[in-house]
Amino acid sequence: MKKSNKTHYAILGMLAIEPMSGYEIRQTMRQSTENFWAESDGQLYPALAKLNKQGLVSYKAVESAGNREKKVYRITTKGSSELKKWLVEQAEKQSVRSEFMLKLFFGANVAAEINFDHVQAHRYQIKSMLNRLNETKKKIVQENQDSKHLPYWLMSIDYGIKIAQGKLAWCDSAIATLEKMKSKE
Amino acid sequence: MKKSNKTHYAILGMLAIEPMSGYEIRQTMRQSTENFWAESDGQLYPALAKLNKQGLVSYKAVESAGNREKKVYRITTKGSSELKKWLVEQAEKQSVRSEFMLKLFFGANVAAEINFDHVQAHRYQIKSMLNRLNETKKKIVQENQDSKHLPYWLMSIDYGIKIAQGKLAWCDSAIATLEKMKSKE
DNA sequence: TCGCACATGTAACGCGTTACATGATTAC
DNA sequence: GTAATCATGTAACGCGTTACATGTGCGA
Repeated sequence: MKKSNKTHYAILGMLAIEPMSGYEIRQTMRQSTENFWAESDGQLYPALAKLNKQGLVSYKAVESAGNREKKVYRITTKGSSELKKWLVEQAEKQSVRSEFMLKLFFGANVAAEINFDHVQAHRYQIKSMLNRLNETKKKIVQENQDSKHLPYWLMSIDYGIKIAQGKLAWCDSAIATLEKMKSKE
Repeated sequence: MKKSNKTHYAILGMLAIEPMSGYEIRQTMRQSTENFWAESDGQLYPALAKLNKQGLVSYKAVESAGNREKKVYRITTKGSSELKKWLVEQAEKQSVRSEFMLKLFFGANVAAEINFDHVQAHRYQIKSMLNRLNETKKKIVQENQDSKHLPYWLMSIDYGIKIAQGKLAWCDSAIATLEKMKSKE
């Protein structure tokens, strides 16, 4: 397993929570890690097959709704130790790309109003993300009272909340600045 | 030009500031957009050649240190209108990936101390980034007093600062939480 | 003399998304 | 009847990084 490919670790981590099918892994990710980690079908299924071949996960085919086949994967001892090995290593920082910021950086090429509108739209997106995060937080506290995962899941949600709050504060001051620039044009 | 490929717009935006060579574009990016936008050699030079073929930029070969050839690119009228067309469109939000967060989400699989160390290392990184941003801010205020770009450049730096501050605040509370968990293990 | 800064470019590889293929059941 | 959900998987394509190739001049 190549160290650079984090998809495999994301999957192992999910299966360390509980055995799941590929489909369920994606559902779970959408409700939990979505804000800092997402995988697409085209990554997930081949990765599961590869992990199986390497003996890091195993599966049992079960029948599902409409006698469709469903493969419930389970992490193996070998997979678990591989996961832990990765968890103790320092994370590489990866570069982030924000098209929104890039446009603002070049903002002087167009009217202030254009940029004003962009920031307002951005603020709206952040705001709804913040609402979603607060909802999720309530839910996971209720549903995972005695789980060993709870403190870590809370921390990762709080991370998103703190960043969103910082962004919101920035939006407000940027909107004020652009408002003034607009009236001077 | 395909809309999905933002590299081309990043280059056009840079050349709208002033004519530059490929090498200078990278230098400039490293000092300015690095935190939200970076390009590598393997992207930059082919993109410049393509933009030239499409008539969005033009260049003049000049001699440089050690009679090495240097191509100074300039944005054309056509390129400028293409840039503006992109600037008025709403930015697509792109998914972010944070290996650090992914590890923390799965943190329950290892000792609290491991996660504690990760957060501390993370805090250190954020802190030094924040220092760098504050330095840069001072510098660009001094060097671009009368530039039409200044307000936008300030806004994009402040964005980075606000996020970094949010992250720092999170680090402090996470460190406190993990400290308690450590002592209970 | 060794390595760094300047300077442009190509090739190889892997990552990641999107669309496609298949198909049953359930809800509107 | 039409769309969504469950469910797995493949193929094609483009994005992005890394390493390589080439070469000069300058400073430690």
